Amino acid sequence: MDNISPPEHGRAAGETSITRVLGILDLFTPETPVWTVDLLVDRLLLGRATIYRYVRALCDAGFLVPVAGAGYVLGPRFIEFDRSIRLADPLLHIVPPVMAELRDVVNGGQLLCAFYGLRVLTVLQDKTDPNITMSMERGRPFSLFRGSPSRVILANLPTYQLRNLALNHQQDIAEAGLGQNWTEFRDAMRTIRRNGYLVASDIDKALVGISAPIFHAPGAVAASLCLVRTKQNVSPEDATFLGRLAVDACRRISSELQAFRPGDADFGAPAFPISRVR
Amino acid sequence: MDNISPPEHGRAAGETSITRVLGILDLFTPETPVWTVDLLVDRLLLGRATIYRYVRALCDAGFLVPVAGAGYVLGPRFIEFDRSIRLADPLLHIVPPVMAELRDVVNGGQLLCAFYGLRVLTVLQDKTDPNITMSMERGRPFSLFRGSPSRVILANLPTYQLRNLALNHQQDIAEAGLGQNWTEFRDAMRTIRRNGYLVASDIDKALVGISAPIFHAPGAVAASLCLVRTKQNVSPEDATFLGRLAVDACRRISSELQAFRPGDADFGAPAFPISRVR
DNA sequence: TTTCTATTTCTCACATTTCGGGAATTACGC
DNA sequence: GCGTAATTCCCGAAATGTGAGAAATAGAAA
Repeated sequence: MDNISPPEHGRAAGETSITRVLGILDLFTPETPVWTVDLLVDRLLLGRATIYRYVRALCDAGFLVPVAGAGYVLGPRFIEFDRSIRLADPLLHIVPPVMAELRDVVNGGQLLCAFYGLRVLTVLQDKTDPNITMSMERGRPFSLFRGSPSRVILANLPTYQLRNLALNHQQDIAEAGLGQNWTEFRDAMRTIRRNGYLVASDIDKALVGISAPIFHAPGAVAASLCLVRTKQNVSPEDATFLGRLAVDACRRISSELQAFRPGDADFGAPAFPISRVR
Repeated sequence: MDNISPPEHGRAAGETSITRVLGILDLFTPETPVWTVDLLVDRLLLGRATIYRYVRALCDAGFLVPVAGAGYVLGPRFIEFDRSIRLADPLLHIVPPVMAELRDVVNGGQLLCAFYGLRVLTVLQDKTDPNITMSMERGRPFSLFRGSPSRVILANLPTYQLRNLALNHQQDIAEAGLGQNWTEFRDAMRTIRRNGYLVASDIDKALVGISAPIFHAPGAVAASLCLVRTKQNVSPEDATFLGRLAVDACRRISSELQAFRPGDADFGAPAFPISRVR
């Protein structure tokens, strides 16, 4: 998955020093949370002084922290920024009471997933059924093309964005079974959109997700609410029922969301209208 | 608090393009979560093309996201990195059950605060008393010199780190009432250390925090547990009782923490031994 | 405290990259 | 599909990043 070894020396195309510094952070994963300068030198094929400069900049910014034994780990700024995002996100004010209300009826789990360009992220979860593995906590990313929360967002994107996606991600779309060409894709999306909600089981095969879209403005998706149950607990009637439940909840959430932001788009207003894909 | 306007042109001392790019992120606060390129140009006094380059790099890395109306907001990578940190943090595996156990006895609130160099961060909270304003959720930073969770960590830092701090942060230490010079400071710290826990009320005057240190290795503080109650609910006897409770809980947490990591410091092991201050 | 080693920063010469104005292009929303 | 932004591209000038090695710290033990 990773490249075995980066290019000999010099820079890859489009690579700038900023790119490289930010790229360092990608190395810090749950599997390899600690990196020393020596490891970074070996990995990135850069001079030791340069690596020290980079690491220092990241430390000064709080994105890395030195630990005992000449190692570095991800720093506190990420935790702080996550909080900052949480504080500015109106969805996190609006949705929890709705989830609490649905909890007993759903009797499984619930996810709130936000749309972030090509990615969809779990942003909030609520669980009752202990059999449901919720490896789906805040911060878990999904492809825009996989899973019912993602797809129901995808289906509700504006047409020109769907067109862009069809052009730039034909491969992904085909692999996800969403159509071999623009017409098929568009029709598939329209079907989902018209149905109002989407039932799917393509991420965890043992679970069924029933998702409906949340809009921050008419025609502009911001997120989706996904009701989750184990497969054996969902009859076709249940699916329909939960679908309607989700759609209704999302309608309420959407209208609160739109009331939350004053009509004029002055900055300083909540920052959720994410609707650009590249 | 902010500088009214940055230096005319050119670069401030020690400022590098990397510093500046990372600095852009600092502008995205809960108060001003949306920035346009124009606003950034005005604020940073850089060419429009340059700002676009910077913003693009940050977007490509997922640290910013474009929103409708030519604005940018903090991106999904922060949420993902926070998750990554949570997954790698053994404290978040060990502490929740302990907090649950203490919940009814404490009958107030609990904070787990982690040591990050000059900063201390709330990393986990647990609340029962609805009268306690818990603006203290995950991600909230504290000064190393204020609040009982911070101070109890401070007091348990190795001597040479205390010395460094006394040299470089004399001002802060004096202002926090921790001593006018090295001797006073050292003695104050020793007193706290010997007592084992710390009772204080210097952040929220209506609350009392009772904190004890958590060690990832003998003599190496990693974090602190803080038991919180409203001031009127804490008699001197209560304080002593809660102090002992905290110390005992932290002893258990510390020993689990040390068992969690195998003796050898191979990398790939959990990444918590944060013990360097600058 | 003092000492000793490993880690980190500093110095400096060289050249590669960045910067910014303006033109060209692309994207969004009707 | 079109028109108005928003964004990227292009280019010369010049400043900044780079890396080897020296110097300075910081960390851990006596």
